[in-house]
Amino acid sequence: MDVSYIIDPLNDEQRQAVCAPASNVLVLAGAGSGKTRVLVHRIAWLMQADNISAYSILAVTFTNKAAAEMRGRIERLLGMPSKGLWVGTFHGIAHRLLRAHWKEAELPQSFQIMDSEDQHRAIKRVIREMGLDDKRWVPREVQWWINARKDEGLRSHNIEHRNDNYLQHMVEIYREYEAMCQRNGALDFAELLLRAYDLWVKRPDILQHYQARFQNILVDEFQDTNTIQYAWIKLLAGQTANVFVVGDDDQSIYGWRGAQVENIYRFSKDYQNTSQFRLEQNYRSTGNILGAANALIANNTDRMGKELWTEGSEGELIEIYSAFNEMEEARYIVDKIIAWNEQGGLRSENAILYRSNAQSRVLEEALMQTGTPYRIYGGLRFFERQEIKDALAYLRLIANRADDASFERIVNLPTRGIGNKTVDLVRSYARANDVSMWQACIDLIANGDVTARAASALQFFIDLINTMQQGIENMELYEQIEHVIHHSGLITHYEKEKGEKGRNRIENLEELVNAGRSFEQDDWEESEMDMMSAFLAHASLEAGEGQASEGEDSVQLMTLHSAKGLEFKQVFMAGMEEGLFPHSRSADESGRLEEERRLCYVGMTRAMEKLVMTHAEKRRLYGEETYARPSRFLSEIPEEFVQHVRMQGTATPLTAQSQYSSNPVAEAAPVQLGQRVYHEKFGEGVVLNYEGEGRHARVQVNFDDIGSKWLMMEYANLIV
DNA sequence: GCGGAGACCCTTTTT
DNA sequence: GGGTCTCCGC
Repeated sequence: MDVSYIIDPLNDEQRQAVCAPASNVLVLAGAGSGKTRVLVHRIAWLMQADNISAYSILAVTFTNKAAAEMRGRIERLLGMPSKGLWVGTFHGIAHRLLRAHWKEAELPQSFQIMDSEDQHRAIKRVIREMGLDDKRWVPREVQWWINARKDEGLRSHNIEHRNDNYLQHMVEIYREYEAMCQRNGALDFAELLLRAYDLWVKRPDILQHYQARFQNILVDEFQDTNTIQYAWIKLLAGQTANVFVVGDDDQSIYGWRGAQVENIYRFSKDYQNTSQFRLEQNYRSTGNILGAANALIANNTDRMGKELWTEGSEGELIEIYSAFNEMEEARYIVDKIIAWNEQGGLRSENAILYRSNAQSRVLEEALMQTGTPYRIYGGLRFFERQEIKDALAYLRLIANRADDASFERIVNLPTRGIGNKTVDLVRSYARANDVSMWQACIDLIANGDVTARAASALQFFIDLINTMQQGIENMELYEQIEHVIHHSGLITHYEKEKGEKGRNRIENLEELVNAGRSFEQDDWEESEMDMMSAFLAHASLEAGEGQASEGEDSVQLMTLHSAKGLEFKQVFMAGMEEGLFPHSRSADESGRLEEERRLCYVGMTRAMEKLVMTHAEKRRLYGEETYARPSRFLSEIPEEFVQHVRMQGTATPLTAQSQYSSNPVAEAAPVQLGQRVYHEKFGEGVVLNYEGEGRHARVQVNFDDIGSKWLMMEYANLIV
C-alpha cells in the first residue's frame, strides 16, 4: 500500500514519531510544531501501514473542538469516514462507557450529567439541608474542594480527617452530596471520570474487554491530564497496549484544576520501552515572535527544555503599546484591526486575547462603536443559558421523574402558585421518606398533608408534566422540544420579559429546537440511549459554542486559556498588567506564577505574523479604578524583539505642548514640558506631556530607566 | 405567594 | 459593575 501521502507532508522529526515502531511513544511538541498533524498521521499510519483496525484505536482529547477537528482531519486524510474509531474527550468517552454499563456502574439507566452550575446548586442545597452556615461553608469553595478530591481519585470515605474539624465538615458535606447525587441519578463532570475508573476497577471482566479492544491509545495535550485521567489511561493500557502521547510542558495551563505536568515526566518511567521525540520546528510564527516567546519561557525553572525555531523570516517586531486606560487600549486595538481589514486582511485573522472574561466588555464596546463584527468565545455558552436550562429541566423531568434538581428548577417556573413553603415541605417529605420530590408531591396530595391551594397547584404541575409526556410520544426530537417549550409556558413566561433580553431568550428557545433538529441529523449515533437522553447528555457535555453570526467575517475574542491550540495572523494580548496578568491570585505561589508565564507563552505563540501586547496605566475593573504597572512578562522580553509604541500624540510632544500651552490649566501646571524630574520609585526622567487639572491632572514622564509612564500628579510626588 | 427594591457579595481560567 | 439573595409591601 502506498503510504507516501501520509509521510510526505511531514518533516524528519514528525516522520520519526509518526512511523515509530509499535510501542509507547512520548512526543514533546512545541507550540505550532504540528502536534495535531502528528496525531492524525500516526492514526492513519497505524491503519494503513501497520494494518491496524480502526476498532482498536482510541484517541483522547480535552475539548470537543479538538476531538471534532481530529476526526475531521483523519477522515480527510484517509478519504473515508473513520468508522469504529473512538475519538473523544475524556469526559465524553467516560460517559459513553457509563451508558453502556450503567448497571455495573451502579447507576440508574436514566442518569443525568450536571454541569458546574447544577453542581453548585446541588452543593448549596446539601449545605443548607445539613443546617450549616453557608457563610462559613461557602458553596463555591466546597464545590472546588470536592472536585479537586475527585480529580485525585478520592471519595469521601477515602479521606482521613481525624481531629481536623474543617476537614471533617468538608468530608461530611462531600458524603451527603454523594448520597444526593446517587439518589437523583446525577453525575458531575469529575464523577464521570471517577465512575468510569471505578467501573473498571470493580469489574475486571469489563476492563479486559476494553483492554483487548483498544490496543492503540493516543492522548492529546498530555500535560493537561490529571491524576484520575492518568490512572484511567494506565489501567486501560494494561501490559500490552501501545500508548502514544503528545504534550508540551510549556503549555501546561490547567494546574489549577488538577492537571499534573508531572504526568509527562512520569510517562517514560511508567511505560516501558518509551521512545521520545521532540518537535521544535515551528511552522506558525515569525522569528521575532518565537525569539520573544523562547526568552520569556526561559524564565521558568522546571522545564524539560525546548527551543522553538523557524525557517521563516524574522517578521515584524512585537509591538508593546502603553495605553492610558482600558478604553483607549480597546480603541487602539480596534483601530489596528480596522486598518488591517482595510488593507485587505480578514477580520477573522485577528484575535484579541485577555486573561479574564471581565475584560471583554470594554473591547466589545469599542468594536460595537465602530461597527466591527466580532465573536466572543467562552463566557456564557448556549446550553448554559438560563432559559435553555429551564427548557432542558422540563425535558429531563419528563424523562426522569427522580431528577430533583430539574424538579426544583421548574416546579414554579413560570410561577404557578407553588411557593418556597410548599417546596420546603415537599423537600423535607422527600428526604424523610427517601423518595423523589416528584413522588413526595403525589404522597402529600394523597395524604392531604398540604393545604388545598398548594395541593391543587402541585396537582396542576404533575398533570402538566404527565400530559406533556403523552403529548410528545411518537414525535421527532425537535418537535418534542418545540412542544415542551410551548406547553410548559416557558415561551409565554419569557415573552413577558421586556426589551431585548426577553426577545433574545425567545430566540434562544427557538434555537434549541434547531439544535434538536441538527442533532437528529448530524450528531445522533445509534447507541444504547434513546435520542432524547442522548440529546440531554450532549447538552451537558458540549456547552455549545455554536452562536449565530458564525458565517460573518469577525474578530475573535477569547481568554488566553481558550486560545490554546488556535492560531491567528495578528494577535492582541490586552491587559498586560501586574495583578491582571499575572493575576493577583497567582502571585503568592511560585508554581502559579510559572503557570501564568506559560499562559503568556501560549498567548504569544498563537500569533503567526504580528503580535501586539498592550497595557493600560489606569483601568476600571470590577467597578473600581486601579493603577497597575506593566506586566513583568513584558520586561522579560528582550528589547531586540520589541517596538514600544506610546500613546497617540506623544510621539511629537512638542506639538502637543503648543496645543496645551494655550490652555490656562496647563499653564498653571506645576511642571513644565521637557523639565527633568525625580520620582521615588522610577528615578529620573523628562516630562513629555501633561493633561487634566486639579486632582485629575496626569503627567507623562519618560524615565531614564524604565521608559515612559503616565502618572497621577496627586500621587506622583515628583521632585523638580 | 408574588414581584420589586436594595443590600450584599464576589471578582481566573473550563470539561 | 453586576449577579444573587433577602426583605418587604402588596
